[in-house]
Amino acid sequence: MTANSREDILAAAKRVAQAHGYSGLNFRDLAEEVGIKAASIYYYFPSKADLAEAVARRYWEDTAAVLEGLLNESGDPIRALRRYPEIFRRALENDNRMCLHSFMSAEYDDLPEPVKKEVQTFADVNTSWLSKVLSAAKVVSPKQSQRRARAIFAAVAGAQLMARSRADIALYDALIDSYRVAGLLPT
Amino acid sequence: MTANSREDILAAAKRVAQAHGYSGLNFRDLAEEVGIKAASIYYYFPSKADLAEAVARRYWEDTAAVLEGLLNESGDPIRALRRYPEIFRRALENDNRMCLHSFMSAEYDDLPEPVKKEVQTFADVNTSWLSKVLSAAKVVSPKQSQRRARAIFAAVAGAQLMARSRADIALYDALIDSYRVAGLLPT
DNA sequence: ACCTGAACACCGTTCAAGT
DNA sequence: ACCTGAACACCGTTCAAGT
Repeated sequence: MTANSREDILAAAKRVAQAHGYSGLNFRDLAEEVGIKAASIYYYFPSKADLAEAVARRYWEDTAAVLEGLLNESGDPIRALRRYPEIFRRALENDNRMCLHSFMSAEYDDLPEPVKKEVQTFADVNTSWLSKVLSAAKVVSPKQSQRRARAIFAAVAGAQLMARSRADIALYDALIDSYRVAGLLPT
Repeated sequence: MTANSREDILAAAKRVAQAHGYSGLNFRDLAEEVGIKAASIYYYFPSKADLAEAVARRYWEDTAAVLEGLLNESGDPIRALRRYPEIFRRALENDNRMCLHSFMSAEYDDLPEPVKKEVQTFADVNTSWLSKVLSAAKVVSPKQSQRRARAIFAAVAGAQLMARSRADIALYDALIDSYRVAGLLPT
């Protein structure tokens, strides 16, 4: 057991933020979970804004790694594309949590500027990957891949949000399936 | 100018909740906007949960009226369907606000039970209307209309959320257009 | 380097009192 | 009927100070 407060704080903050958002992130509860005092968090992160920025950056970095892994292990782009919704499903499986990007998009007005920036990067990472894979799989023309990538990202996030509002993973699966039937996602 | 504190509170709370969510709703700021003191709000609403419940109920009631109006003035179902995304666009036009349902779906874990119930009714109102109109317009078979209705609702909400995260209405329009190109929405 | 006590600011809520 | 000042209990945030 290697104690590492900074990493522990980051991991706990990520979990909290995916369930309660930026506004629901609080240092006392966070500290208790990590086993230190609330004030100690300020040793690692000068402010709540800095913590949230670090969490949001780590979040897209982790997602970028997952996406690359998905593409590699799937072998071909179309199979990777089919499995993309699994990533958002996993958050719901994790006690009905949701994508940090989605939660923080709702909280846009109350987000410090640096946090907004990292949140946008998460969207960029996702849409760039989708665009690349859509193009490689020849699902749409290279010219259309960026637009379709954004549509898929937005729609999948919306499905996750709606499923969360009923704590119903089966609804998420049904929505993704409907996207496939309608032609938004490849079958 | 008919003074009506209860209605003023409800209207102000709706605006605040569409920008900052349930957690961002606070009685002191709300009271200031209405021109009364925080304690006075308790004369009309016994608790924050009661206020939020009333706001969420009023929200779906208003939306139900807008949807009926849209169907009536459009003349035929397919035209009404094409104009459905305008409703979510209007929130963005209103200082980058968003659908109360979407925001509160993100806040699911922190919502009092009666508020959750009203939030779900908003989704029901939307998907029922969409289902009815999709079926009438023969866009999909009656058997598929409920599933497609949910998919459209989730996707449009997702588009609004993503556009809000960049304060970019043009992105919203592009996403809706992509949904049409992909076949999720009728052209 | 790492952590904390204690103060500060704020929020939902209550209630006795005012008009 | 409608509104308010003042207070309460609580909690997130901050910083000067400890080891």
